[in-house]
Amino acid sequence: MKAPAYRRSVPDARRRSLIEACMRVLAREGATRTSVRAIAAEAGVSAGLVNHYFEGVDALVAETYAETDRLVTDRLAEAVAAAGPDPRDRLAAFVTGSFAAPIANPDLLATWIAFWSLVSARPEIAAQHEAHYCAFRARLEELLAACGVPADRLRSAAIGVTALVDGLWLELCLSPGQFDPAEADAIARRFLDAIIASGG
Amino acid sequence: MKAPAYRRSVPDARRRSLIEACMRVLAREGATRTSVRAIAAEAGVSAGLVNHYFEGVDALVAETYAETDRLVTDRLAEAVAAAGPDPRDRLAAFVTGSFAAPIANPDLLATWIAFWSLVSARPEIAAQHEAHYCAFRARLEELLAACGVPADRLRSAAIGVTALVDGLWLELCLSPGQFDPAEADAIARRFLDAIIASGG
DNA sequence: CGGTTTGTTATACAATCGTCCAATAAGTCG
DNA sequence: CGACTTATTGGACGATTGTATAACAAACCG
Repeated sequence: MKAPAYRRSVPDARRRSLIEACMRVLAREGATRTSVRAIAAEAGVSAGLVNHYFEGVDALVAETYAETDRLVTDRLAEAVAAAGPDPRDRLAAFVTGSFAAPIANPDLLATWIAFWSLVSARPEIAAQHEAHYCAFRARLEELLAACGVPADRLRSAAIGVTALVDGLWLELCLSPGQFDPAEADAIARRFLDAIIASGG
Repeated sequence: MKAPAYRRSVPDARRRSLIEACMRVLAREGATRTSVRAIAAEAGVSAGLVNHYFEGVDALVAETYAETDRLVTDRLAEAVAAAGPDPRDRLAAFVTGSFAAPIANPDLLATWIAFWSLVSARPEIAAQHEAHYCAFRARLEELLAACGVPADRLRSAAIGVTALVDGLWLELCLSPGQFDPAEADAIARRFLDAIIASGG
């Protein structure tokens, strides 16, 4: 057996600590200055250990992206759940959550940039990105459908909302001074109103 | 005198050839594998020459971004000019042009990624990005104003359209298989219709 | 306890990084 | 032509990169 149940807990904790160290280094140093050694130092272990737990630095970045994505997904799900039963409230909570801390955070941008820079070269990472994109869009389609957007417009509506949210989020991270989360939220909500009004 | 007029033409050609080589390397190799040596080899010159014409590799990347931005801006201006006098046609041409080749091109994404990864660390590059963003938004505000969008809604409308176009463009580059430029165009146009209808 | 697997470190490695410098080629001007 | 500025090269520099490996420590099982 490679990993008995009673044993797996420790290595998994190590893996997680390395992923979290990777997040911190990406946030603090940026994508270009993030290296195996910097991550290992941040985690308080030797550099060789990274290659013992991951197939390489790219795999660690990919898993860090996946973990960050999981964090964002959970956070948005909580926001939707806390919004109550009204479909419009739930949809609004989803986009509002995308612009609030800790999701719209310049520190997180470095993780996305590090990941994006691997997409063109690595097919498996491109696949991972597509899976993330499709999942995000699917959740949005659910929320939109509950608001009465007809099925034949669901796809394009979800693509549009995703793009708008991503674009606002990106600019919020790149130039925090241009507009604030509240303004981004107001813009996105007006877009949602237009979609639902024209669709219903 | 440092650079007489009759002399400047040759070095400027060299500068441009290095910038174009930087574009090609970024497109072919990606942001992570782009180095001074790779760029110099692509341009057919020695590596040392890059530091003779630019203050460093970051400066070269910044100028490559500026050049690419100029290219995109010109292309969109041409598209708007070719659209004729009708304000709605001009606005539509602007967004349609953003999704057509050669602007929506995975090859160009590497240039943006390389540039974005410098934004957080280098204040002067953050300033360059803000200038680019403001210029894009200002052009959009002009086109929207001509379509009758009232002045007090101009800012948020332009921010929204910019975000939507950027988000669609980004996804078009990252996952070309998810939707095509025509679909992106249709989504963006419906957004424009909603803005103009509600605003006028 | 002894044998085996696993966690972990330290180090070595070859490659590549950006930058700098001395030397040479080429062009320009008095 | 001679003085001078610029263009360009090739090589060296130290730092850093990702990864592989050998050794040591620790945990586990029979």
